[in-house]
Amino acid sequence: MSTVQRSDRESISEMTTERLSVYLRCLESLDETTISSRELADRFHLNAAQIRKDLAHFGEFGIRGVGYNVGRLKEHLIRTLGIDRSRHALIVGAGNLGMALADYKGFNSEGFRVVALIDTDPKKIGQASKGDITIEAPAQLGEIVRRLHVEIGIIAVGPAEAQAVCDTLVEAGICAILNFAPVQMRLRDGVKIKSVDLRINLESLSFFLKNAEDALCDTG
Amino acid sequence: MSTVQRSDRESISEMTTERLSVYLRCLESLDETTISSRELADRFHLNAAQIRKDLAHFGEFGIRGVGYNVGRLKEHLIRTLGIDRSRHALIVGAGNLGMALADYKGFNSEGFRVVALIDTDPKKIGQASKGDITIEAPAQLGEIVRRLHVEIGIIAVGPAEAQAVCDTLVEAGICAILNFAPVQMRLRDGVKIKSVDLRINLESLSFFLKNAEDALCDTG
DNA sequence: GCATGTGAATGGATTCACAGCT
DNA sequence: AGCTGTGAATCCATTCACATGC
Repeated sequence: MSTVQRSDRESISEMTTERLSVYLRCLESLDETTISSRELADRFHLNAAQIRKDLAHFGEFGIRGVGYNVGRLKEHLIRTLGIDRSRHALIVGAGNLGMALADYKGFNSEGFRVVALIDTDPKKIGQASKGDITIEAPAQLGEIVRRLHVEIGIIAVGPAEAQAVCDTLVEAGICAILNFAPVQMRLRDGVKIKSVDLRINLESLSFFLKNAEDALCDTG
Repeated sequence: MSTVQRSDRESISEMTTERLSVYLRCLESLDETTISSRELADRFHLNAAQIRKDLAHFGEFGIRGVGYNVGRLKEHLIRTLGIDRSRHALIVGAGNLGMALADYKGFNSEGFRVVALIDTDPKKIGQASKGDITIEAPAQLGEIVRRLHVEIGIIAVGPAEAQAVCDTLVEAGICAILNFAPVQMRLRDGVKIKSVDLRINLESLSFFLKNAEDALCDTG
């Protein structure tokens, strides 16, 4: 076989994985049939050597002296990332954020689909999002996961409930979780949690602003 | 002076900065007046040596043989992160995501406040979010930034418009940007961009799921 | 005695630079 | 000639381990 998964799967780092996703996106916006690592890097503010190294983890996909075949590489990345088939997600927490995510286009394309919304609030249960996903009670969670083949759990509840929701999701057999609650999650092996922490991001920006101010004061 | 900013400000890495934010959050949920790096690490799944090293960048804040004074350390982190005063943010894009963010509690506490919403859609202009922030036209952007002292720009538009919005924000004098659009932003120096990329996060989870499946097949 | 602060050691990730192929 | 794939070199981050101070 030519496209062997050569290195141990475990050895691919998170950083590399995330860049594969970036590369795929970049390739999708290209018209040409072939591109070199250098040109890809130049156009999208990436690093050519890193592109080559990242891709080389999974086999030899380029042609020396020429570059990469765009279509073939896209196909390959799609398979590698496991998005060659649709994956179902469920959102817990039908507040502002949960509802927005349920209807967010990025979530409902490219092989991902939000198939259910869960909330504890009895007033919300039975209502539906704009995209017509009905809000269900937490008691339904396990059954929904099984019936609709949910693979990804999205936590969009407040910090107080987040850990409990996480535990419930894992209990129900979910082992890939996207967490929006600003908490330090307890991690379990066999379960992957990616956290999107707006507070950390904002505070990081604030730190940058503060240092810019201070630098200005010092020199001024 | 005792609490000198000892190392060059530029030398603090992004990773360290983000952890400062985590430490602050952890400290906020504590009752005791004193805590050791070890105990902080144990409780919140962190690393004790790393906590000490991160904190040591900014001076000597602990007491040997005792640990850190929680209140004092919180104060210090708040000042270091520059959130000892309120910072104003403006959101561009009043779609599902933008509106949800405008009303998101995490954005409107702890020293951050969304003070304006911008959208190109004439039908939306003049309307207000639940939290009562009026949607304004893009033409107003520069004036709003100046009048309301906006320091942070939040990009919640689609991928096609994101780079243009980013350029406009920088033009208006914003140098801290939180980007939600799934694009590779062109970066300029003096401007800090943090991107929250849901697609990358989802694809990363998918990659994990796919490998878990494959591993199962191999051994099964 | 106990926990900080910190050099030294380790471990990863990025970048360089070139051999090898088209 | 040109570009990939990759060992070697470099850079950065984390962890160890202990001297220092309470």
